[in-house]
Amino acid sequence: MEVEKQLQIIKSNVAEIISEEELVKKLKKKRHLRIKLGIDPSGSEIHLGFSVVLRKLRQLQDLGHTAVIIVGDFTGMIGDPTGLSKTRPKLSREQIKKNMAKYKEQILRILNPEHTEFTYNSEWLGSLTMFDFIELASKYTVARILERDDFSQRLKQGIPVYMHEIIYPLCQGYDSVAIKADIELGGTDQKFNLLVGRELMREFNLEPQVVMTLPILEGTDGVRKMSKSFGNYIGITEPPAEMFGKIMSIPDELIIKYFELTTDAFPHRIEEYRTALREGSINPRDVKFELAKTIVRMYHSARAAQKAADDFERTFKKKGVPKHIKEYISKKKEMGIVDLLVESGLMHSRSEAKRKIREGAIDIDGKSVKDIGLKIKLQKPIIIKAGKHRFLKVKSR
RNA sequence: GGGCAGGUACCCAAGUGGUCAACGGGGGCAGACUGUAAAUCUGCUGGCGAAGGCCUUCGGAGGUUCGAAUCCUUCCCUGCCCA
Repeated sequence: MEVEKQLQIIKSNVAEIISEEELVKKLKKKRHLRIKLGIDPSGSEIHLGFSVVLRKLRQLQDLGHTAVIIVGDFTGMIGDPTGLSKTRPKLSREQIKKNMAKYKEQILRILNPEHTEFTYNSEWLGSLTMFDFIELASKYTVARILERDDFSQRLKQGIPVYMHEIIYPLCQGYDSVAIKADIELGGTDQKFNLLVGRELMREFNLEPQVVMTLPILEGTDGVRKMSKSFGNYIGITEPPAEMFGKIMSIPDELIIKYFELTTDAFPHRIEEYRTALREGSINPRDVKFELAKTIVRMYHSARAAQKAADDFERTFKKKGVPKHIKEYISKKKEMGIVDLLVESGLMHSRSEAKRKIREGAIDIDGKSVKDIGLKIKLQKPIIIKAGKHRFLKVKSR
């Protein structure tokens, strides 16, 4: 494909490219570029926020380039301080190993396995000697590391910054040297780390990588970056109903951004939505509904998407009961409502169960439960609704 | 190594002998409302108990006291200043 055309595709939805001229130069060489993406093995679930970067990587693969995934097993033991106001917990080797197995499978749902290399950065970082390391450390100054917002802010606020955290950007940068990256991808919050890689490559007499940053996707709270630790994420392997509901809970203002960054919807379609929303000629709910269907279809199937949509309609619009709900089989034929709520796992403690009953949050077969002493007979299955969207079918055996 | 300031529930943070299961905010959950699990308003947010009430919790361990998150001793941890 012509360089111009490639560039146009590459640039779509990208936040920043440093630098475009260098990128063009690399593209003109007509070889398979090595696109680096570092992943942090602290989690085992990939969410839509991370899919933004992965999808861009996939796009590059489709243009003939090679994805080099660097599993930060070594740096994972340090914990990336980016965006954190405190030190991140370090990971054990076993944990990392376990996480990675699941991770890889999920990544390959988005990436093309044939053009994906997986490497672990312990391969080179683990064998550096103290001597090598000091050599590496001598290539960057303390002041430059401390320029970073996270660090300077923490220092200002008197929050601890540990030695190993300062070293993190260097390690990540060295990864680029080790694999001779042509391009490195990351979220805009990774810009600093990515630039360190550029600089280190130059120090090691390599052609510096092009840095390409992608917008950060806000999570379901609509404010903070989508992240597992904030609990505002939508995982790509979540069950259809769960996924659908979570997408419906994002604030209206994010609908278009989600469409652009996380879906394969056609650009002209997204433009139509954007215009309609701005003019108020369409109910945002309906656009969000489409968004939810699109995403569920991408990660599950068209059928699953339709089913999730139907269930959502039934549950929330018509306040009914979804078709497919979890079942719990009780050993007893009769028991108090409080015990049942705890035993079935709907509530964490008896106190909580009682609270929720008093709040009117518990329905049985559509009738609100008001009495905490209520005895439940399980001759036939009953349906418990806890709050707005948790349903459980209970029967005894 | 020395001096000073700190460590409170999921997070931030008030509380300096009893009225403290601990103000307030965030988050979470729930109710109302709605266009959706958006927005907004209201309530709840340690455990056990039907309830009176009881039990566990304020960095750890001891101690003083009728009684401690609050006082004392000691240990651990963090920040700042000095070396």
